[in-house]
Amino acid sequence: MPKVTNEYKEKRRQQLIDTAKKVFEQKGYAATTMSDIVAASDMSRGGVYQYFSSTEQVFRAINDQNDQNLKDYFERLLDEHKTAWDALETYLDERVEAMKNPNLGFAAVAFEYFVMSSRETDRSPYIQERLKRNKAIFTEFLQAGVDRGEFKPLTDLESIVMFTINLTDGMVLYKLVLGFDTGKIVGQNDNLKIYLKQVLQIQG
Amino acid sequence: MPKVTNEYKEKRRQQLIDTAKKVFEQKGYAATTMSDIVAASDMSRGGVYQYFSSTEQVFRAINDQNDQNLKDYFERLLDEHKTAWDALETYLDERVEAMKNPNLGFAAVAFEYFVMSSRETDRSPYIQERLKRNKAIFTEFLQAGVDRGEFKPLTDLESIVMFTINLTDGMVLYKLVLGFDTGKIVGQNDNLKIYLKQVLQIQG
DNA sequence: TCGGTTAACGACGTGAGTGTCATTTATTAT
DNA sequence: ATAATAAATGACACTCACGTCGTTAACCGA
Repeated sequence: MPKVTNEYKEKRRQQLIDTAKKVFEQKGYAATTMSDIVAASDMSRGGVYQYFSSTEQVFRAINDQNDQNLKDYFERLLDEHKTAWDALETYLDERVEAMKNPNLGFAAVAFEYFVMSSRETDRSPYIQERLKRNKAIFTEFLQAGVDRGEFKPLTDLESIVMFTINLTDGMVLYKLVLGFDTGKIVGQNDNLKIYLKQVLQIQG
Repeated sequence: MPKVTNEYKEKRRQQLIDTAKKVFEQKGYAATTMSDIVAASDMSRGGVYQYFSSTEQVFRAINDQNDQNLKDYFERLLDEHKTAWDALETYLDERVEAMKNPNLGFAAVAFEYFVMSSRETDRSPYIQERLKRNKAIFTEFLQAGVDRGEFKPLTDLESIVMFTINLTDGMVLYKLVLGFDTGKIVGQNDNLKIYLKQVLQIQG
């Protein structure tokens, strides 16, 4: 005889996730405490702890939701464009466009978590798992271009993928630290295109 | 009438810096406490606090020393090589070589600080100042190649510099999280060369 | 309407790290 | 030697965030 329905609990959990996401985005990962999340929520300390018992747990819940969205996004991109290169270029440009938003978004938070947790042995499996998944998503994307005969990569795809993720993640950081203009987000994006065109042997 | 000479104090300070550097490298920036540094040093809490009163202060002292070394290193590189491209390639390869060392070095710590502090308004000036300085050092390096007629950059130098620093910093992170092999350090380095050759229009 | 269940509450004990300060100890100048 | 100075000590009080748990009250089924 549950006091409330499962739907109710699920909804409450999702509300907490949404609230916490805002807090994380505003304060960053390390600076966010459970007390912050409690304060931002419409629940008490004990109430929140019934759903999540650490900031890390909350973070992972948010992050995993986001990753699911990324996969869908990439699949849609390929469907909606004539060439794989067009899709790729759109992805890069939309990324830059999103970065114009003064709100930094969760990418910066995820990046911070990534850096901060790199030495914690117990978090390492999660980080590696997640990176592997994201790598797979992006590799699939590029592989589609190779299969179509559009991309003729100069090196192994894996290195190209890592290079690109590395750089795009870094751009988030530069936006965070220096801002859009000083961080040379547009310039770096142009350079990324130069690199990708070269390494994938795109004409034009 | 000082109790000890200035040299003595300077030496003691340097000892603390050296000790703290090891602690930082082992534990990372965020995880290091003043108590850790005190424990690793041969001094008491109060003694250490006479020299540094926060981990951030210690960090900056270490970091500023390292930056000075970087400048000297770049100048030497240019002197010791026939072409600017040779010097650049040597820089990249030596970086990779250094990363083979299981000890991660202070670069990873600096990177962590960089990420963590990006939202703290009061640290922002220091971060920006430091990045500006490092940018200037690397820009000078590339500019030498341009002046010699070796490099014919496809975009503005600043974006190329940012792109490169972004990527090389990121490689440190990947080494940290995934290790040398899984992090595809060599592969990423090869791709960086492909990019640089293209964007600087190097033949061969 | 009522009893059983359990979500939600919030005060509290705990632990880790901080910065200070009265005291001790070592060094230098006379 | 001795006084004056200040470097070094380490115990202490303080803060902050954490996780718990006895209690309250809302909801559901009968």
